[in-house]
Amino acid sequence: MKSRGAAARMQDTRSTRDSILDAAERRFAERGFAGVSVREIAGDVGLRNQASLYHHFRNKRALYEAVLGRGVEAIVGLVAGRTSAADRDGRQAELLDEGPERLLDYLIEHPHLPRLIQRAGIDDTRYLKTSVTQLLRPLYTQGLRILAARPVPWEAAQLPHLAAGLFNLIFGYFANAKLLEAVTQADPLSSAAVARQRRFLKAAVAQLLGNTTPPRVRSVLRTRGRMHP
Amino acid sequence: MKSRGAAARMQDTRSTRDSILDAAERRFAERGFAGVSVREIAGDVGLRNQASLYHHFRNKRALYEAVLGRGVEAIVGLVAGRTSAADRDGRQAELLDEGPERLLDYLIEHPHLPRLIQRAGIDDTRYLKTSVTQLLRPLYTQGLRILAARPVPWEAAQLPHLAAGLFNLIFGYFANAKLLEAVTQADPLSSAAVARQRRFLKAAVAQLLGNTTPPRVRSVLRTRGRMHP
Amino acid sequence: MKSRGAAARMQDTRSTRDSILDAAERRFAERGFAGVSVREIAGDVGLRNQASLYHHFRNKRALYEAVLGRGVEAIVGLVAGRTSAADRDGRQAELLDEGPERLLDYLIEHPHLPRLIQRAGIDDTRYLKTSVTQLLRPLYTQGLRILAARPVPWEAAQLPHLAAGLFNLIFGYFANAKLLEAVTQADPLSSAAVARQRRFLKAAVAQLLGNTTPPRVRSVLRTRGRMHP
Amino acid sequence: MKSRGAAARMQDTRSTRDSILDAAERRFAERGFAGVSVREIAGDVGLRNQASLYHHFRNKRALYEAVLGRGVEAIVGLVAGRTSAADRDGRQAELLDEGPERLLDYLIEHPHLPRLIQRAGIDDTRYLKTSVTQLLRPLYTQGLRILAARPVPWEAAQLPHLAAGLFNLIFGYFANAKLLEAVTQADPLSSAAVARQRRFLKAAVAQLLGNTTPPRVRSVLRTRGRMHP
DNA sequence: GATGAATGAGGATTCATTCAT
DNA sequence: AATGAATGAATCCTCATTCAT
Repeated sequence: MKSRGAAARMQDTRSTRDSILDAAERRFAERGFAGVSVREIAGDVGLRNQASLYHHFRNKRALYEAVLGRGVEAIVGLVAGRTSAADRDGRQAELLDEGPERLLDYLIEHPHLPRLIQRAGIDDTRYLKTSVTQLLRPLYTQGLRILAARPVPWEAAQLPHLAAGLFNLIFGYFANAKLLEAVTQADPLSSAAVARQRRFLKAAVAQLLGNTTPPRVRSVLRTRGRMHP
Repeated sequence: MKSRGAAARMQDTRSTRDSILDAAERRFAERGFAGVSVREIAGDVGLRNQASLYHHFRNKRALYEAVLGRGVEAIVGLVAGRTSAADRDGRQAELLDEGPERLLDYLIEHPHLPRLIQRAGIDDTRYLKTSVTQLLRPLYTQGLRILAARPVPWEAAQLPHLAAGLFNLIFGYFANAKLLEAVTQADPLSSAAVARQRRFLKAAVAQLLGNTTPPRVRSVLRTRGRMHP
Repeated sequence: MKSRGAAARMQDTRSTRDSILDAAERRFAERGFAGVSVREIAGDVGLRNQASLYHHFRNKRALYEAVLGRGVEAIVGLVAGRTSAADRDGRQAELLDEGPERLLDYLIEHPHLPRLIQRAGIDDTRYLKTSVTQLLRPLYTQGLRILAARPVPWEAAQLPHLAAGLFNLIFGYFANAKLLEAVTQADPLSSAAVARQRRFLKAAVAQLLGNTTPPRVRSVLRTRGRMHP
Repeated sequence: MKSRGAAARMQDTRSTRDSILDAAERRFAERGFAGVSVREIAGDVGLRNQASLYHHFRNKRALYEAVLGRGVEAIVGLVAGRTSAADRDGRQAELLDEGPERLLDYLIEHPHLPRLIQRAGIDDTRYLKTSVTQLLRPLYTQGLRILAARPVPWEAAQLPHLAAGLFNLIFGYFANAKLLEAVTQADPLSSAAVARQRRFLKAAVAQLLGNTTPPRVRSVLRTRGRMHP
């Protein structure tokens, strides 16, 4: 009687808490931290009262951080988990080919995430900065590590720029999807469009990483560059 | 009474109006439309009373649109004005080489702009959408036209993706500068970093456009691509 | 199941109930009825949930009244119980000498009480008034009876004023202890200070009651006074 | 046109601000800081909206402090101003006779003040403490100085206790007026009652200060007392 | 052109309380 | 006897905006 109840309660609790997280993720992605009211989120979940939400999250801010944390961790897991766990056998080559693929799969299924993260990156509220930074740093670190571990046609000093560029290339498409839609009059998240974007990204990333092109590109860049500060 | 000081007043007026625009640009870039209060902007400008601001702009939204308009038009001018006006002599080749250069120059001098625009693209307030779209569409149209007018190693159906990618690559760096700074512990807007980014962008754009790299890259891409949906 | 641990449970219950009363006494004394939240009291006691408190008291008001009742009854017992029970043998003389002494002993040990009562006297919430009055009336009645029963150098009509004065003199010191501390930079509840206050009070009360001074004072007052309303 | 308008505005402003202060004084005296809502005060003044109040006071707390400051300063002025300004000619003797008289006059006209101050003294919100202390300290200092400057039948170490006692005696009556009323079923602020209290206080203070009563009382006290700590 | 005052609507958060477990 | 969840009402305060001066 007790165990069952406890399970059921935990079940319920979890689902309410998660519903809140889901609703908040969508809302925060759409209109940002300041643009969303707690009342609205509570309403989305079916809570008749904002107060109920405070039973699960101490703050609007705490809720925001939970949302962001959940989202970023999933992505970090996708990128990082792979490197450390699965790839000790040196299959690093395909990593960067598969990585974006899987990442895309995930982003497509969680369309709010890129916007949420993009927003977090843009926002400059001292208030939000700390948590955002802490969450996103691993993502960057991991990305940089992967790049550093493989031969790319860029100088070391430019790897951060490359990492940022790849991030922008990959996340930007989804983050700006709404804008793209308004401007192109077509749905950038249609399966056709997504397929196109997938191929575009694959090719673009390949070019930037120089992994399809033999030494030539690299040498060209080297000839050109004394890109150090 | 009217003749005397009319110039001075207009002078004053103009400068007040512009001060407001400047302050608003910074604030809106930092924290978005919903995250900024009219009081705050008025305070930045030295107006002791929010009411004064309403003498210059009908309401908060009008101010936002003015800010966005001013910013976007400058950029559209940079990209589009050039093509139509100065370059009828067929110097299109250097256009795409110079374009980003000049754009970068401008963005560096107006660091809030990319964030402001990025935000505008992300935001999903039905309320703001109309104006944003109208402002940004020319930017996209112009960009697409330029791409379409020159031989790039991509299929026509992928040009929108390419355009979006270039946009993200260029604007993303500045839009996410604060995040980048927090995550890398280095200032992405230092002259050294900017110089690196400039070279990185140049090379990256060149690769994506296939124009600087000798036949090899292009052929590789061609071999690979049947990128149609 | 019921027999076993019934005592222990009752033990527990009692102690929980009393813990609540103790915590509430302190809190209500510090910040008043309106300034204290049920959550806070529950927290003090170690109850993780405010709801638990409602198992012991019907509501916040009932808790407040219980606290006040417990405190006032103790004091009433000190003042009144003595008169009715122990002193039928006419030892009234020492009563007023001993009374304050014992009262002081008690107040020193229950430092929150004077503040609590002072507050109750000051408060004007219609809501709280009834209970407060009912509790404090016996205290007043008893005090007045004692005064009336012995020869004091005041007219009958002024006995209420005298009673109030004595009350203020005695309770005021402890009620305002925190303020006194802040203002004098010294602890009014240190044993030295308390000892001084004890002597001060003894002398002051003696003067006001004229019990050390023979007829003279009284005649002086009489000469002076037509103090009747 | 400008001067008149400015005057009128200042007039209006002042009166609104003062109305708020008056209403707040009454409410805070009745139910304390925590027991009064900003809405209520705004309502009392005729402001249809709480927001208007925030135009005049930054905070509920700022309002509270303003109220308390105004009240305490008036009293400090009554007690202190007298000593420094008018009485250099050594009429200190009558000072302590007149002082209470005038103080009483004032307190009777401002019946909320004693309660307000009493409350401030009792309250233990760390939050409120600072301001309260700063305001009340001069009152205490001044009182103590006056006592120290004249011969009283108490040891130096007991002067603080005497000062506190006088304070409690004088302020307590008014502070506890409501309670007294409830308990005695008579109005302690009726002119008759006030007159009685005035005489009672005069006599009581005289006794405690030992100034009106001929040698006898004082000598008695001397005989009795070794009141040192 | 700028300001002080006012205001309705809404912001996040806390309140006391109830109910099922 | 204690807890987690929920809730309506109220809290203080900020919002954008208007109006008279």
